[in-house]
Amino acid sequence: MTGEEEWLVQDVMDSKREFKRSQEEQWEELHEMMALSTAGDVYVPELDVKQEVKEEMMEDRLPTPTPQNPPAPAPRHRAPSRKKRTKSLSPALSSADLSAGDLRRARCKVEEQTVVGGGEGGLWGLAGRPCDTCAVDAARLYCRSDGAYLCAGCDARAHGAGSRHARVWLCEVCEHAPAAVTCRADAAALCATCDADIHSANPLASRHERLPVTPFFGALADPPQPAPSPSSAAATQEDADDDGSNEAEAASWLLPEPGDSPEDSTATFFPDSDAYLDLDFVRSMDGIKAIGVPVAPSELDVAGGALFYPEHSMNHSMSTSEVAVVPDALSAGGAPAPAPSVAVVASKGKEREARLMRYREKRKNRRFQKTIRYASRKAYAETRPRIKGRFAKRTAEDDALERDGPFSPASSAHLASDGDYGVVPSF
DNA sequence: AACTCACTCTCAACCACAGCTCGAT
DNA sequence: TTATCGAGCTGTGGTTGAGAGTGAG
Repeated sequence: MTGEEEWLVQDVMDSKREFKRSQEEQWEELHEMMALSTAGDVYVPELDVKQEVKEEMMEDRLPTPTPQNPPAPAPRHRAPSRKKRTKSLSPALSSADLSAGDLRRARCKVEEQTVVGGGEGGLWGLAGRPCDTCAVDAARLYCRSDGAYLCAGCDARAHGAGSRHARVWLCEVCEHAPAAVTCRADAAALCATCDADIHSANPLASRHERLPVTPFFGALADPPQPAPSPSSAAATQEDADDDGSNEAEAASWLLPEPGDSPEDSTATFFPDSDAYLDLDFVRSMDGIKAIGVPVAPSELDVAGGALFYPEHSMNHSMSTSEVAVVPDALSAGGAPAPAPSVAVVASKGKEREARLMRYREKRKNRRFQKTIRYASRKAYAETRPRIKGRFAKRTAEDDALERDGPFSPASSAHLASDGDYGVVPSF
């Protein structure tokens, strides 16, 4: 095997592990999405279609995490005997399966999670910056000329159609800083800090194409939209006569197309296999129209106890920035609120907000590389004797073999005594 | 169209044990 | 309050084989 072949084999193996891990993580994320959906924070139309599946998963999902009822990790599934594998949607989780140790570890993890909210990311999930003028509504944009954060209403009063003040939208993730770049893949305008945080989270995210945000003038413009990249623009232009092999178009699918059929969206919740599962996940979330986030009172229609955005619906980006809120361009221009599936449910308390924040943090910090938490255990596992891949008891001969090497007298005697066994090199 | 068969692909389960956590003393 | 002990549990990787998937007949 040449060096190049070895490299290719290694690359395939790495990709396989990474893919497997990403699938596991996406199940976790799906569980959390389901939890948020049930809580009313996220509306997932596909889950209505797959009601049976949803119910099954909701039976399995973790209890609502609270300090008194922490989220317990999935117990190791140990069948009493080797059971035939079935394509289960998720490992069954129930409190009955949780050992005392599981609960102990869960407590530790809760404590870890409480630490995560600090630093720059601590802004995530918090209410947006208040308008500098009225101090009532949440600021939606930043006027560079005035150096002020303004809500839509105050901006409309301060900046008419002929205004020459350059304004930019606030970062859609932290809602505290002016957007510096727009990411096409995330369909979001991000401040420098969030951009750095999000797009350094994993190699896939780092490939997202970002462009400097362009300020707008005059009357209130449409909410931020991902700037069309030159490559994607070319792809769009060639769509009519292209057979789909265009590289630019291939790159452009990083952003889910809004016209994806519901069938596609549903299917992506249960993909058989896709090396770009993360993007499938993005696509699957295309139908999610809104989440509950702290919003300005003036934008809320509190009739009926539910809170709705009267003028504009909210799309949301689900790539690396997870549940970022992106105003829907289609409805921002004064068009009536679109799909009846749009549902915005306000957060009902700090507990839910905390869950949202944990979810966001988890997505933000996720890594697709296999992480070895205990290098010492890995070292032991690699040196441990095996029989058909399974760990075997370490014998005195094994110790001698490891201590003295394969050509020591002890190991030679051991090999000689095991006449039935040959030495099979492993690679 | 429905079924069978052969083949390939996928991945949960299995194993031992160092080291970690936590309650009891 | 601190230290020690022991029980219980986790995490680690290569291999296996049942079941899923697929294509041909």
